[in-house]
Amino acid sequence: MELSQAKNKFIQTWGSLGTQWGISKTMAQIHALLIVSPEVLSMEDIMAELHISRGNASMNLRNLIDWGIIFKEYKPGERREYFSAEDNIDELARKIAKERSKREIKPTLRVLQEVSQLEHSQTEEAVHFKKKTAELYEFLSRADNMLEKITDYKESWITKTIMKLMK
Amino acid sequence: MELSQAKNKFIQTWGSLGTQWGISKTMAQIHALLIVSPEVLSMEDIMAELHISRGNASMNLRNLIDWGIIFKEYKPGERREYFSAEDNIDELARKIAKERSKREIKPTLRVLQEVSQLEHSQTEEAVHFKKKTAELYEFLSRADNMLEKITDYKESWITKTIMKLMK
DNA sequence: TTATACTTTCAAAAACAAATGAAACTTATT
DNA sequence: AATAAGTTTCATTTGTTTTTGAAAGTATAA
Repeated sequence: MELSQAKNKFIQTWGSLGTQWGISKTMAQIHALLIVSPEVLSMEDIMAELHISRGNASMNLRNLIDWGIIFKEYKPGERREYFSAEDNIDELARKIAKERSKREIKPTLRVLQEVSQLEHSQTEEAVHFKKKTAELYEFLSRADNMLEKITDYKESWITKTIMKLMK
Repeated sequence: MELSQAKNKFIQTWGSLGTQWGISKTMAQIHALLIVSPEVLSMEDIMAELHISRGNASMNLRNLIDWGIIFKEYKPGERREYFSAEDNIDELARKIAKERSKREIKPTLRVLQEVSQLEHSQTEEAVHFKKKTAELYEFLSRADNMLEKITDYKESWITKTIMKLMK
């Protein structure tokens, strides 16, 4: 296999992984492309490599920047904007985890909290409802917490200790 | 808030969480409904509660069964099938994690493994490509491993130890 | 201030994913 | 073996999300 094939395969795979996890294909593909690109790329470069339109490139680049996982760069004396990916993978994971927690987990936790508060529940159904939603709340908030700890202190002794325990 | 409202809110929220994580809305909603239902439900019940068609219900029920997170039950003397949800939440998480690993992470790992094997890489681009894909492989396989350990041995001393460390 | 190089926006189109519903199928009952 | 009760399938429709592309917007340089 040669580089261009391998590169393409990686980009496609990353795109479909993205899709399966609720991230648009193009967004994941642009990210993949920037990860394996040793040089910063312009919007034109990205459009050409992935065969996508200007608008599509622009929107997804902005989205990736909002997620904090790619960056705009300026070359001295040039008008054009260039883009590069976060190149520390632990840091990448940390940002993704943080963002998904903020956008998806936290709001769900608020709802679980709220609905599990249900008052005057006499019926069996209501009792069961409270119990289950409270359990989900407990579980999800613990998982969220754990993820936060793991990703926040990637280099701390706690993570190293865990890693050792898990060997 | 009364039960029916709370229930509805929970089902909607769970549905949209599903969507954001790449699971179809109806599939997540059926699951939510079964979780908070103290009694087993028939397909008719589910169709009525969620206002969905027979086909939709049938397909998503099968899907949930394939994931191993809901079960078919038979009432003695009745032809009709009933459904119930896995009611241990740790077990639920374990099954979801295992399934997503099998369907999405493992195949991605295989590709990363393969493309990072790229030979005769002289150019800077090829060297960089190998390095990055190898890093991603390392990271993803470690994360996958960790998740497996955590979910597999929910009750083991290792998990308890980690939990204590994380307090 | 005008031309130029580049980026962003957004309405419309295309692509994709999910849902419907009727027909086919299965299994049990008379 | 015919009827009934229930379930599954799948071609078609509906709905949602993504993408396009042209127009509007911005910033720089001449």
